[in-house]
Amino acid sequence: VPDVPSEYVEQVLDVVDAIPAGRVMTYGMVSDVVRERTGSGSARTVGAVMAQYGESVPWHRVVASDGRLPPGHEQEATRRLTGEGVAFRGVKVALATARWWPDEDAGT
DNA sequence: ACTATGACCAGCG
DNA sequence: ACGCTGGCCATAG
Repeated sequence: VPDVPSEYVEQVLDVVDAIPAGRVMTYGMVSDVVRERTGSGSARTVGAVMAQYGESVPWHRVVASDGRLPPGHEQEATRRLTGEGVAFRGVKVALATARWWPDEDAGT
């Protein structure tokens, strides 16, 4: 971990850290939320940040837009998500039920 | 300043 | 469902 992460990195980690157990967000969704706050970034950039600093947050709760898990960490991610009760459809996460958006915290 | 490289994504065949 | 293409934008050399 670098001495002083850029503001962007902090924002990304902050959003990921807020994802509740048993739910997931896609890189694109995280990107959108962070973009609202910092005005910059993209899904791809979020992926780059996760690859570097993901170890400090629940990285397994961030998946690709089609439910695929992060390359090289499929096994570990599947194990953790399954343990949290996330539903799968084959090797992919069942996004229809697991997808989470920060607004859900506000009310139902 | 420029080029190359990604834990991405939507569109198209 | 699968592979390719073009767009995306911060990082690294």
